[in-house]
Amino acid sequence: MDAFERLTRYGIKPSVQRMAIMEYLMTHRTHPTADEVYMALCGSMPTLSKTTVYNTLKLFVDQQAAQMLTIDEKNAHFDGDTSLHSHFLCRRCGRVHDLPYSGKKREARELLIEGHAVEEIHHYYKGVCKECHEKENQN
Amino acid sequence: MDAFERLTRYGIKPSVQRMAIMEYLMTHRTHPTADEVYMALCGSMPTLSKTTVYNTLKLFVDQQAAQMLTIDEKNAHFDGDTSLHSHFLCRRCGRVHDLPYSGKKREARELLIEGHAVEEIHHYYKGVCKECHEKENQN
DNA sequence: ATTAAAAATGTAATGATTACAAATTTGAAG
DNA sequence: CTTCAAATTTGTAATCATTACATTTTTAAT
Repeated sequence: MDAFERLTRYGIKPSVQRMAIMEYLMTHRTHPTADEVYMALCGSMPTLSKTTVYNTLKLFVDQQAAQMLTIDEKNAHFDGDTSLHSHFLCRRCGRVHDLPYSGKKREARELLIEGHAVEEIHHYYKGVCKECHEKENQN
Repeated sequence: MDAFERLTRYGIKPSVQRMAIMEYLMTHRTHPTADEVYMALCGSMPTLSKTTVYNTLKLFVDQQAAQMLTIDEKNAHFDGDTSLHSHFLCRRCGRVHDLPYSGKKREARELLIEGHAVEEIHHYYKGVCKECHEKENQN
């Protein structure tokens, strides 16, 4: 599925900017920040505005075509993969890695937990990632 | 256990401000923001500085006497309860509620998940809380 | 009482995000 | 092909949580 199809499928009218941003999210599974998306695209789209990136990412999240991760207190990260999975934030390199969802599968389908209507599930883990750990212990 | 004992137990030298902030966290299980802590205390401690609140909360987190929740993209929330439990953020009222931890108990003791060294586990749920839901459907 | 270290304070800076108004683009209707 | 209104994009200025930093105050040992 390409970016165009993805947008229309989520009820988002495609535009050059929206296509580029969705395309970036689909091909870069790095959980970029809004700024990173902007920096990556402004070279090939010189007129792109940072406001547009923020607006567009917000639109994607509202339409559930992407999710916003609040794992990092510094800034929001965005994930084009909306399937149920977990995330790991490395304190050293700052990258966010995917992890399989390890909660009860039952819970993921529940609408109510202790009477509260659950609309989003975020499982975050923080520490030192494999790569950084190996790098530190190799000398 | 009182605030004084709690601080010393976590290797934090007690001071009037630290005691007051820890005392507040221990008696208010509302997951307050730094600003809420400041607002609650500045009445009885007129000289209290907001910087001190930020510094102190950061100290508590560093010493693991409290945890910082990144569940809300607007601002950080703080929890004096460092036991393993989950959190629910209500989109309507903005409050953060406690939920029991529902992940695998095994996972909570693991140091490594897929090779990454896990130091913190955060399970966040977002939606509409019981109280807000009832309020909306009662008319 | 002295004094150096630790802690607290106030102000100014930082930086991500948002508000807003102006400019541009789009797409339908004539 | 025009026209025009709505939707989208853009740039600038504001907002606001958090942090940096220099100064003042407190602490605790000598």
